[in-house]
Amino acid sequence: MKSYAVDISKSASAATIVFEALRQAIIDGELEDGMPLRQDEIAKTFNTSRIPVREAITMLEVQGFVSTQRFKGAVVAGLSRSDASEIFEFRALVEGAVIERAVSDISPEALARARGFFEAFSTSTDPMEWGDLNREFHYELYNASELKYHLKIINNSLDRVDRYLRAQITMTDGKARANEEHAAILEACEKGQASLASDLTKAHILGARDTLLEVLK
Amino acid sequence: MKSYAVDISKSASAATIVFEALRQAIIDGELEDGMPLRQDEIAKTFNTSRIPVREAITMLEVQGFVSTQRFKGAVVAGLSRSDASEIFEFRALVEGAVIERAVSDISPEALARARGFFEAFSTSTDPMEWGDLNREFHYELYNASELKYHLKIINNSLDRVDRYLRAQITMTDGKARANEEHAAILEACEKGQASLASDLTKAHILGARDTLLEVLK
DNA sequence: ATAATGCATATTGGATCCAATATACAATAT
DNA sequence: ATATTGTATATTGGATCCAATATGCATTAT
Repeated sequence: MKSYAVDISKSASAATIVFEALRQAIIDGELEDGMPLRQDEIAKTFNTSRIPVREAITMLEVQGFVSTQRFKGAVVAGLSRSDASEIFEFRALVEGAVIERAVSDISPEALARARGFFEAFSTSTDPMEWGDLNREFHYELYNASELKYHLKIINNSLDRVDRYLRAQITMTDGKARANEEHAAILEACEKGQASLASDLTKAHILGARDTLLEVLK
Repeated sequence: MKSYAVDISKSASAATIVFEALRQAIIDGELEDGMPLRQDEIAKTFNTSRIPVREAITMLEVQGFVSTQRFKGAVVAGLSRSDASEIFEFRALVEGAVIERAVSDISPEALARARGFFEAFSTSTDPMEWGDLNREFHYELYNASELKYHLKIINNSLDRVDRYLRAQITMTDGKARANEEHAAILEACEKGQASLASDLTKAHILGARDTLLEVLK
């Protein structure tokens, strides 16, 4: 394969471009809960026809980001407190299991990258960055597990609660606390203490859920 | 709402009808791994146009049942042994957690229904029924947990390995063993022994994985 | 005044049409 | 003979068009 080659069959279709843009907009909270997604309007925004828009919406629907009613269209799907709480519990379960498996296989390079995200998180002053850095920190550790299916599902559940997660970090003393907990998790990983890393990760996630529920009350 | 009423907006669209039929065909193994899904051909089969077919295929893609390449189309996505193994581990993790939570809330009626499925499974001589009865048995127990998100994900991961699960039950002495294990799980649930039910469920799933990997080798 | 009806408009679901790409195969050059 | 080019066909992606349904508003009956 030449260096300048580009595989056209792997380039993004209009549908996936629209899908990813809408998903990001929902994750970021730019599109509020219950807001209807008008196919025509979105099509004009992306300078395309309604067909790719409809495919994007069906993708969002399957992943739970929007809910649609026949002939009425799609609206951004909100998460009730109890729904969000359940997803946090799910994350604690799965992420705890994944990091336990990953610890023995995290390369020094990955640990260094994780430390980089950790430090960037701790020194960042931009609340909009926090969510991403938090996510990259954790993901860098999980990724060594090579549990592709688990990772995909973790990513999806993170997407679903991303707004709440960011809200939790931003409000209260979430960031300071997350920082301490990240330090402890990272240290456990560096020392190869798998079950400790798992327990700390679970506590980290469940703690976030608790303060979140507290704040939202 | 009148008794004869029917909510048209809740009736199924062509896309979802096609989606569910194709998904079932893939789950049942009627469509073999790698088999291409021709939009035109499917459209004719369902007496509709390609548009709903394409939406159905994008739904299948999001859930991992098919993989598509731009301009080349979709093929039924196979599962490698290691992929299947990972999904069984995932199921053990999640189903174990869910039943542990469910046990205290399983109503006597649900226990009776579960016992019904258990007995139907144990006396059934039709291998095609086994998969469904197995699933309904487990699901009846999990359902008391009211962990909607967990249940949805369990269903999806079950769908993904359904073929392998059936193969495992059918081959070797899978059915006799499943039957014994079901009896133990049911008994633990009836006695309210949550952590025992969880351990038995995990062992049930991981055991199935082990014999499956053995057979496929 | 209020509720039911009818009509106009907006929006979605699906069908058809066109463009872009893939694929198979024939023709050609070396 | 083999590799390359060109061409015809099949298939997908996207655009446009039409039908079905929803929605808002005016009209009308009581």
